[in-house]
Amino acid sequence: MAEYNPQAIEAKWQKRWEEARVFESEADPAKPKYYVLEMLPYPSGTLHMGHMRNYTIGDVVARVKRMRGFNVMHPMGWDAFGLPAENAAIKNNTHPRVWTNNNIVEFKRVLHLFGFSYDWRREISTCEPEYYRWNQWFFLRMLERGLAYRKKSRVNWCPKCATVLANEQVVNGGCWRHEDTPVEAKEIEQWFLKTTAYADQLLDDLQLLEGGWPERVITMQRNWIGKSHGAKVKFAVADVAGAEPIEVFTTRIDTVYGASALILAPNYPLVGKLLAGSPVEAEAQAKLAQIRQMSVKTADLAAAEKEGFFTGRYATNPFNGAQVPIWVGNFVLLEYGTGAIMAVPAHDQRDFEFASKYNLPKPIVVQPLAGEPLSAATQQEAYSEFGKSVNSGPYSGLETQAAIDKMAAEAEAKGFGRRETIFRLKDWGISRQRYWGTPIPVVYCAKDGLVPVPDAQLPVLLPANPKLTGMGESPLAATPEFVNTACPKCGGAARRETDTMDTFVDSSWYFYRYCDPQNDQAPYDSKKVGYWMPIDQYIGGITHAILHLLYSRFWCKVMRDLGLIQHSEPAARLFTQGMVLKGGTAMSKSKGNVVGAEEMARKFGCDTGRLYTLFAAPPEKDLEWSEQSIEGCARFLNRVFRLVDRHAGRLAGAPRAAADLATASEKERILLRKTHETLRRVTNDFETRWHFNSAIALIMELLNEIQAQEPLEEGVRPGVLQEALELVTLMLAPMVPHLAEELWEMLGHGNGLWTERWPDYNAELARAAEVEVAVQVNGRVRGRVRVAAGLGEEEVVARALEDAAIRGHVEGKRIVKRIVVPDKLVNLVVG
RNA sequence: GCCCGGGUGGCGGAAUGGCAGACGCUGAGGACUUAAAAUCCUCCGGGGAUUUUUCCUCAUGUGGGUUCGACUCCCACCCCGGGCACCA
Repeated sequence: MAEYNPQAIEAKWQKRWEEARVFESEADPAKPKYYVLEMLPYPSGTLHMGHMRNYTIGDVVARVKRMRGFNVMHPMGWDAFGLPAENAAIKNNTHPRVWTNNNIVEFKRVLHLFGFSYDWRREISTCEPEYYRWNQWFFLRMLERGLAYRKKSRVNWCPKCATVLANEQVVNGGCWRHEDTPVEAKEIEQWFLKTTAYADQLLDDLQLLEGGWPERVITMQRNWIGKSHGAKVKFAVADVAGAEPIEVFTTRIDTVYGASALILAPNYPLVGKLLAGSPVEAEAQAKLAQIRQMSVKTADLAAAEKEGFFTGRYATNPFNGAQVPIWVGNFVLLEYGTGAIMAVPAHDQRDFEFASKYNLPKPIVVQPLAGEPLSAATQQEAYSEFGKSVNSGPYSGLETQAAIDKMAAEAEAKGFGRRETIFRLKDWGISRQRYWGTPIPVVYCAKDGLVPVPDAQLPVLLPANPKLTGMGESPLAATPEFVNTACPKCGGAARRETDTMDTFVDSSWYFYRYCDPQNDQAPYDSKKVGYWMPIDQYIGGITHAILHLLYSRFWCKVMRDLGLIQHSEPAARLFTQGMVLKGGTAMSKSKGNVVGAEEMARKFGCDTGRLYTLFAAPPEKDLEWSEQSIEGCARFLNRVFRLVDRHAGRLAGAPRAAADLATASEKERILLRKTHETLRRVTNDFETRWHFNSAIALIMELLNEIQAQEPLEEGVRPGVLQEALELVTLMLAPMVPHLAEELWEMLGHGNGLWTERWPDYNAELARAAEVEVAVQVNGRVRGRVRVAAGLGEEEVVARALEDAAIRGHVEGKRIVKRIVVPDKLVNLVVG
C-alpha cells in the first residue's frame, strides 16, 4: 500500500506541467479568453500564508476556467521599486537592486513550491529599465497633454537629515531615525498628474463596475472622489488697497444672509496682506504663528479644538451689502474648495461651534417646514436640514432648493458668483526625492527651460552607483554624472530632474504589460491588449481599495484617450479577500507572528495548505490561522489518497459507467446519486458563489458517504466506483491540483488531468428516488415521512396524515391551510 | 459624526424565505495495539420529561413587525470590526 507523500507528488507534477507548458497561453481571437490576476507583490520579507491565500484563490479560479475551456492568462510579477529597498541599502550598505533581486529570487522559489498555474514567461519586474522606460513614455504623453505639471507642494522635511520624508517615515510627528527631531512642513516644486481632469469620469464610470466590484469599494471610491454641487461667491474686501475679493465655496448659498463671518485657511495667500496695517495686527500675527505651529498631521486636526482670530478687516456680502468680519480658522483647509468659507453658524455645526467660542452672532435664516421653529435664544446646535428661507431679503419664503437655484442664478447674473461643482479628489503628487524609482524624464536648461527627454533617448536610466545616505536633497541630485546632461534641444549644459516617480505609477498599468511583456517598441501591442483586457477577475486586499485601483482606473482612461485601448475600466470584476491572522492580527515581521509559506509546505505539503486556506473561512473574510485545523485538512487528503489507492488496482482504469438506475444495486444507487448531487452543488459553489469552503465540505460529505458503503468490492461494479472516484478527483483538481493529478494517474489515465474538462452532472442520477419530507403543524416540525420523489401534493399530505405523531397534533382540529414544498416540506395549518 | 461590513455551539463555520448548527477542529468514550502513534466507530447547544425508545421546550446580539413558516425580509436599538472624517 502506497503512502501519500505530498512533497514527492508535488515536485513530480510541477515538473510535468512545466515540461508540457500547461500554463502558457497566447492571444487567440478564436478562443474565449479569461484574464485572472492577483495583485502583484512587493518582494520583501518572507512569503507568508497571507500571500498564499491570495494566490490560491486566484489559482483555483484560473484552473476552473481552464477546465471550462477558456484561454486563461494568469501572470505574476514584482512591484520592485520602493522605499524599503533603499532603506535596507542604507542600513546594510548594499545596492537596492541586489536586495530587491535577492528577494525576488526567494519569492519565486517559494511560489514555485506551490505549483501556482502562472505563465512565467510573462513575468515582469517594475524596476527593470525595460519596464520603467514605459512609465517615462507615459509621463511624456501626459506632459504633452497638460496632464503632468509642476507646482509647489508641502512635504515632510527633517531638518537634521536635510531630507524629505515619506509619510510612513514620520513617526509621532518626528523623523523615524530620531523621533526627537520634529518634522517640518516645507514647500517644494513637485510633479503632479491631473487626476482631477478625470474626476467626473472616475465617478460616473463606477456604475460600470456595479455588480462586478464589491459595493463597499465602489462606495469608498465615490467618497474619495467626493463630488459636491454648490456655488462660489465673491466677497469684496473693504479698506485694503489691492486686495483681491475673497471667494468662498458653499453648498448652501441659500444661507448667505446668515453669514456672520468669512473664515480663511491659515495659509490662505491673502492673510499677510490683510494683517499688514490692521488695527489688531500684532495680536493677530502672534495668533497666526501659534496656529501654524500646531500639528502638521491632518489626522490630529480632526480632533483638535477649533482655533481662530479676527483679522481686523471686513468684507462685503454681495447679496445685502452687510459688512462681515474676516477671520482665520484652523479648521478651514486651503486644499479644499477655495480655502475660504462663509460662516453660517445657525446652519452649519462647525460654524456653530466656532461662533459659540468667539461670540459671533448666529442669525437664523432657514426655518424647518414642520415642527418647532428655531429660535436664537434656545438653539443648541446647527440646523443644517432643508427648510424655508427667512430673513433673507427677497428670497424669504422660498423653500431651500428654490432659494439655492434662484440665488445662484442671481449671483451669476450680477457677476459676483457662479454655480460650481467641486471635488475632494486632488491631483496625484508623483514626485519622490528618492533613488529607487523611475526617473522623471525631463531636463532643465538655462536657455530652453524645462525640456522633455525625447522618446528616442528613453529610458533615462538610474545611475548604477548612487551614494545612498538618507541625507540631503535626494540621491540623484547628489550624483553628478546623472544630473549633468546635455539639453536635448540646444545641446548646451543642462540639469536632469532628480525626482523619481511614486511606485503607484508602476502598479497602475502593469497588467497591460503582462499582455505583451517583451515589447521594445511600445508599452504594449494594442491588438494583444485588445484581446486580453480588461481583466476578468482581479483579486487582492481591501487595503488597495482606494489608491491603487483609482490610479489604475485613471491610467486606463488616459491610455484610452491616447488611442491605445478601447475600454474605459481595467477590471471587470474585483474580489477583495480577507487577511490571514495569527493571534488576532495580520501576519507581520514586526509582530513576529508570521507563518512562512515554505515552512508550511514542508510540514504538510502545499495542497494541504491550499485546501486549508480555502476551507477555513469564506474567501472574503479574515482567517485565523490554526495548526489543528490544517491537520484536519491533511487528514482528509490522506483519506482520499488511501481510498483511491485501495481500489485502483481492482478498477484498473475501468471505463466510467453511470450504470442505468434500473439495474443498479442499492449501493450503486446511493453512490451515483450522492456523487452527481455533490457535483451539481460544487459546480454552483465554484461558478456562481465562490463558496470554496462549502464546496470542500460537500466533497468531504461525499467521501464519507463513499466510505460508508464499504466494502466497495461487494455490490459495486468497477465502472460505477470509477465514476465516483473520478468525479471526486476532478472536483478536487482546482484546489489540490497535485494530488488530483496523482489520483488521476492512479485511476489509470495517462493523459494528465490538465487536459480534462470540468464534468457535467447527470440530473437524472442526481435526483433521489425517495425523499424525506418534513411535516410541520403550524410551522413546527412534528414528523417526517419518506415518500417517492416528485409525489403529488394530495398524496404527500395523505401520507403525512398517516403518521401517528402528526395525527396527534391534528386530531380534533380543522386543517385551515396546507403548504406543500415539493420533495421538501409539508405545513399543515390547523385552527 | 457619516458610510460600509458583521454578531449562529467550546472554536472555524453551514443553511440562496422551508427540518438551525452541514463539514471540519477541539473534547469525551470505545475498537485495534504489549504500548503509543496512525486509523476506525460512537457521542458532543441549553433546560425538562421519559430508566428504555423517544418526546416537549428554549435558542441564530436585543425588542418589535411581515409571513402558513424568518439566521434569512422590514423597523428600532445594542455590541464588534473596517473605511472616511472640521470636505464648507
